[in-house]
Amino acid sequence: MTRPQNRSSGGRRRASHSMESVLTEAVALLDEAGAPALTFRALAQRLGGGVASIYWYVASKEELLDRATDHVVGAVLTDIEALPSSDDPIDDLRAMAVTLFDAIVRRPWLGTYFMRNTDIQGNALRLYEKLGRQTLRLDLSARQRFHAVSAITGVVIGSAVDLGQEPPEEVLDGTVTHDEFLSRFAQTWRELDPEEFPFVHEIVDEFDGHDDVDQFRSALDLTLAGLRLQAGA
Amino acid sequence: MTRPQNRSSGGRRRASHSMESVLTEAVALLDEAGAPALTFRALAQRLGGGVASIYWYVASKEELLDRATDHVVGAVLTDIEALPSSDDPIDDLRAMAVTLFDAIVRRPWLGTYFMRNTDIQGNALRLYEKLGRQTLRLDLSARQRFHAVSAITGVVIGSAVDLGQEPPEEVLDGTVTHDEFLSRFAQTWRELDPEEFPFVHEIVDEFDGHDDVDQFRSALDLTLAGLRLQAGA
DNA sequence: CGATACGATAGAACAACGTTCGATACGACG
DNA sequence: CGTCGTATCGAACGTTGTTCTATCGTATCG
Repeated sequence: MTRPQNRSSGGRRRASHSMESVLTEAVALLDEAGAPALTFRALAQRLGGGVASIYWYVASKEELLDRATDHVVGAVLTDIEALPSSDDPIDDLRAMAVTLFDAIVRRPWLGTYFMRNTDIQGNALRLYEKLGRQTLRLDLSARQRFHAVSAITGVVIGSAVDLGQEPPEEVLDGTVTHDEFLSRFAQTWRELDPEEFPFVHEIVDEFDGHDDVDQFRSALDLTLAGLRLQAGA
Repeated sequence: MTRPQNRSSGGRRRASHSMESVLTEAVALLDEAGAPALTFRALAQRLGGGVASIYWYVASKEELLDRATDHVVGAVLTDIEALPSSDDPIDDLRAMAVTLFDAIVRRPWLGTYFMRNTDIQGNALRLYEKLGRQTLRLDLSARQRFHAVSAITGVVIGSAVDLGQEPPEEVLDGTVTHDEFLSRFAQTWRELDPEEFPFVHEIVDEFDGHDDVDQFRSALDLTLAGLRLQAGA
């Protein structure tokens, strides 16, 4: 019932894994073709072993997802810890949040699974702590600090779930680029009744070809501006 | 290939559905036991018909989810349209967002599926328009308006995905209440090293027994404060 | 009024998935 | 050499979304 550790080499016929290799290959599958590509059978084939072997390392798919997520969150955490510290905690918060969001942009599947089951995902908790420590530098109550970090992670996740959605296959096939798909979408909006949808018409040009990172940064800046106001700085 | 309509009554042996009844029962299943409870077989049994019959109304489970979601978003939209209008567009935005979030609190599964596939989900688009129209009353650029509405929906969704997660069965069984589960969670946090996790210790009492609606309102208020600042009002 | 076309239903089968079971190999230790 | 716990694997199970094919009911028409 104890946990396994690396072995230098495996036999000829039987495969020999390790927690590390399982997680690495799981992440590779997620990176290559998104969440639906991560199946126990695909993972077993990649590891050159049997399906049931994976169950010695994880008890369920949920745990596999949690561990894989925490695995890459660990790397994000390293990036965040390498960030230079400024004299403005809110600027530091912004830099951390942007770093986190960038990682999700590179790995869209992260958005869906990030920050579930904080008991297993130890790195998510460390990340939470890392964000929160900046709020300790601000003149806020404990409750305000708690809500501030919740708000920031909320903005990140809220912007990230948009990215997490599987593209509707015609863009995954490569027959249509992501921008073209957005433009088509914008076109259907343009054909709406301008009387009934004045706002949609007002912003359709902004939507067409918009950048997800810009969108996120704007949302984040609104929250951080509110926070700065609250901190009286 | 045309779409069906209600029929006054069905035969004795063969069941007779309607788009309305399919969506209503689908929502009922989602309400009663969450997303995993909505299966084609469970839905067919509830409708007193065969599994394949549902496919005459929807082409896939994804479309079923989209239509079911849009079905209830329609009701939310009605609530939002019934909201009194004030002379402060930001207050109106807040009221709308809170109304939307309340609906998600009552139906946690909404958080996960809300605002995907806006082409099918017509009511989501109308909701988007409804929010955006308030920004037309503010002194902002088109891009700022676009980002403002994205930020607000982002805050709603970011706070909502927390609720959308299936409770870990011991609370679903009723053996443990939601608050007890949170308190256990808080307890593990209290046992962390205070040197390594000063922030977690600072806010653990706020986390313990916290209210999701409070948390959301605080996040929303930060965003709206930032928006008010941006609008120079 | 019988034939026909189409709207609508349904059972059975299929492929894929997560998961479990039982058997079996490997290495360390007595 | 035998034994025990670690680690692996093929095969099977149950459930899921989906498709295939056949059928029923009803309105329409010659």
